[in-house]
Amino acid sequence: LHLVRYEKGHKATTRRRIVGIAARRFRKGGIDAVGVADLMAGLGLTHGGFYAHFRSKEELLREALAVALAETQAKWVHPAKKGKGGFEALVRAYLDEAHVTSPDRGCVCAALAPEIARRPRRTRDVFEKGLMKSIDALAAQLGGDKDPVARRRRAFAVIGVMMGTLQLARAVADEKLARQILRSGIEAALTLGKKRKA
Amino acid sequence: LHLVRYEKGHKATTRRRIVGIAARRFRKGGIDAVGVADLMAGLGLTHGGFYAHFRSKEELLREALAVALAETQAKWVHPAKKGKGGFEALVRAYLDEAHVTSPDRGCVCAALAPEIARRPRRTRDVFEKGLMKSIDALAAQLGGDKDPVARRRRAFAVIGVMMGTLQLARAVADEKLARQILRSGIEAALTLGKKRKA
DNA sequence: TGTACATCAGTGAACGCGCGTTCACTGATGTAC
DNA sequence: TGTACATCAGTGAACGCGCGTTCACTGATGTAC
Repeated sequence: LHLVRYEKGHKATTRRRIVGIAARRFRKGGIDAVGVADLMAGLGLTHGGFYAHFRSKEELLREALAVALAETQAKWVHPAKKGKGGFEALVRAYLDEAHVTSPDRGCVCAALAPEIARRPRRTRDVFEKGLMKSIDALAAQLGGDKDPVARRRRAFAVIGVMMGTLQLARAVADEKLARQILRSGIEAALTLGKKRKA
Repeated sequence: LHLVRYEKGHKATTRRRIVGIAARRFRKGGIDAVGVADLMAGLGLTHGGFYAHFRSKEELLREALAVALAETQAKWVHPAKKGKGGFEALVRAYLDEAHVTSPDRGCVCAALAPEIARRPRRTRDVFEKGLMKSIDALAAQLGGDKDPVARRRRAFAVIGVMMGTLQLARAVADEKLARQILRSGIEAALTLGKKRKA
């Protein structure tokens, strides 16, 4: 009994496209830099239709965060190398120069963590949920102890160094220095990932 | 031959007060959240006078970053405990719950790094200069090797974990989880600070 | 001693602009009869 | 087969608002004579 002016699922597809482009642009320019009108124009649409898909920009942000975090999780569940070398491959991919210059496709923590910290509780809830899944994916790649609690603790430390290091490499003006910072971060992340005890 | 309507140095004092309040507000709400008019009103002044002190908001940002970084540097040159326990005291002070809830008085890297990364080159130059001073202050507190290059490398790793960890603790919605994250970060920072080799 | 003038930190109206959000609408389609 | 109507994704003008920046000004003071 429903009508279908566009093919079935068209609206849902548009919605997904909006979330997709938002997930990239938020990471690229920061949350405030992304305007609803600009975003819709990026898909060849006009801004008015936005509110047929989302109650507010904040709701879009929540969905974009969830999508971006799921991407990271997927990368960590399936790193470039399977098995034993997986963790090291993961670290090297994260602290790579390409990740410095392409935040829009990269880790949302490194791109937006301080901005997320200033968002309303509901948004931080969504972030937390996605983060925990990524943490568990990362913990699964860690060597050392079997204890899942200890693993998770180390996973937090690893993501901490990685995101902090990546942010410094991005913020600094000198590219040579940025590369040195990345190297320090790789060394540290591997130390923390492989270590059995503090 | 100069006139002095206000006492000598009055304008310089006003300028310093503007930089001071800006250094706190930028860290508290993010760079975009700080409006020139609001800022001046916070000092009992009106927005028009702002441009007698600074060419632009960006110039103010540069000065505010320099001031905030100098504060951090000072804390690290003189940690709560002198000598051997200095580094551990520094780490515990950084990854403290008070630092989670009071970003305006805290580390500018943890509060603003991703936003700084999107600023024009000149601003990132200022950040880099201040960061290097803080790094050297931190490196001076590290145990382990004598080689200053190796120390600096480890100092980058330590600031990386500390700022990344603090950001996660701030971004997460659950306070209990935030405390766990802080603990992971302390353990990791101490490991990296004390270790001699990766 | 008194008046005219110069200085200058700070004032506040005004500029153009983009923001998030609302809402009456358009126009292509499918259904009813 | 043709006409009237319902649906609904997307349109675009309009809303109030705050932004960074400019600029003619105010008013308290010191200097000149």
